[in-house]
Amino acid sequence: MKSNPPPIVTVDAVLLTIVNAELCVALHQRESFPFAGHWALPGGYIHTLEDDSAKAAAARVLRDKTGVVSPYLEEFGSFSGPVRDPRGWSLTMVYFALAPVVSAQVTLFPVSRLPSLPFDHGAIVAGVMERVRSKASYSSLPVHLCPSEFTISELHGVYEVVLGESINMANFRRKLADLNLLEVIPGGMRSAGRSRPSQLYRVNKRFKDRLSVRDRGL
Amino acid sequence: MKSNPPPIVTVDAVLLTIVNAELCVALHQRESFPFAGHWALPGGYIHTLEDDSAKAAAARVLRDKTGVVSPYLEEFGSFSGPVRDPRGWSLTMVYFALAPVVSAQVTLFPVSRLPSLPFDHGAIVAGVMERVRSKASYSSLPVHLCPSEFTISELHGVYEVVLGESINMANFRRKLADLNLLEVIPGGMRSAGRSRPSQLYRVNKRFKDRLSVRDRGL
DNA sequence: TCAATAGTGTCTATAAGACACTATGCC
DNA sequence: GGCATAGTGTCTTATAGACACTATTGA
Repeated sequence: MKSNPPPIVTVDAVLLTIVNAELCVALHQRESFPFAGHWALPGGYIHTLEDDSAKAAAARVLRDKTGVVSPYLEEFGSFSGPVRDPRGWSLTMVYFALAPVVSAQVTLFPVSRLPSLPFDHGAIVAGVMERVRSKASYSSLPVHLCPSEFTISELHGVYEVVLGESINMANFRRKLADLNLLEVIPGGMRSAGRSRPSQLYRVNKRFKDRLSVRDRGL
Repeated sequence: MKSNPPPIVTVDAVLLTIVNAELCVALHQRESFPFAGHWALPGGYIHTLEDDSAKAAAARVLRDKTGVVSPYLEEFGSFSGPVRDPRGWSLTMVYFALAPVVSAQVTLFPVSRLPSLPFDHGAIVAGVMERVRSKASYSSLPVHLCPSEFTISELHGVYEVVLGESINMANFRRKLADLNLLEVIPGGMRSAGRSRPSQLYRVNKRFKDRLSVRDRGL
């Protein structure tokens, strides 16, 4: 009986952010075989001498290839099989990240107009999008796309972009209030244009950490 | 710079079934290092010459070590790190399986009274239980714990065991009816004891396949 | 006929959505 | 003042839960 060659194991990261009212994903130009020169998800091998976990490996890859440090990072799932990578049987652990504006060294593409991607990265992005949209409809996940201080209207806009549909503002505010997710920044107001300035908020410290799957959320 | 040794990659399966109104998990007595002789989750290496995916590897392991073929199988997530396995930096992909009664070659332990498990298998089982209970509260996942023909009362009992709380039967029936999940087996009735016999049902063919995360479910 | 479980009808509490309204700052 | 956006109050509708009820069989 032939012995099984070990699988190739990698991590890939889908970093999402909002630019001009569009969800965008960070892509990286591959430097080496296979698909050198092609735009692809930032990814790489696990460094067993440095990384404490696959998730830590994804965070490192994201930091090294995009300059983004410690965004919200969540495991999406695995993609594996004999043919997805020309090098052989491979398994990649996919993580998705949400961040507000992103460092200048990142190249962002709107998810609705992505170039064709190597490996199964197209399917990976599609899967992550479905997951993020799904979670947005019942959790407070999208707050991670906002900077540390933001207005309700901005958060409202983020939800609308992620969900791709308009949300009634009155109901949005009510649910948000029920959640106890946000806290007022005392005296923090943002004036935009010639209209009424709006209150600035930040995420409640208690919630900052435990924004998890289980939260009822918005 | 030292080169990174590759991670050890395995799959593990958490097979759940119900025995005597208790959720039970299948354990397997390890044959080799590490923890030879200990009860642990059935698991093993990916066979890159045979397996089409990590999930297929989990299905194969389950078949070989417990005799259970093609149960409901879903990816749970990864567990990884430098210390969870004495052999070195390791990553395991965990899958959970739901099945009705199980082949005789399986040893089942009630989840509430598990022996102490090697590696991080205790945490893995705990995580899977949380996920299964959570999904049971909003999806039709638990139908996979029923045999192909079952009564509403039996399904009701399964939900109660999984959720660990009593469920109002009238509301349960109503939600089930709204779902359109089940279909009557014409003429199929089950008489138990001296009381009114109950109608047998099976899962609607259209639903059989696409019982997925996204179903509103019960 | 009665014990026991199957199955139904209906009221109530809560949450989601629609929508009309008021408030306030800047030009 | 009046335009534009911030923010509120309240009615309607869908859904979840509670609970009392009827139905049908075997002993």
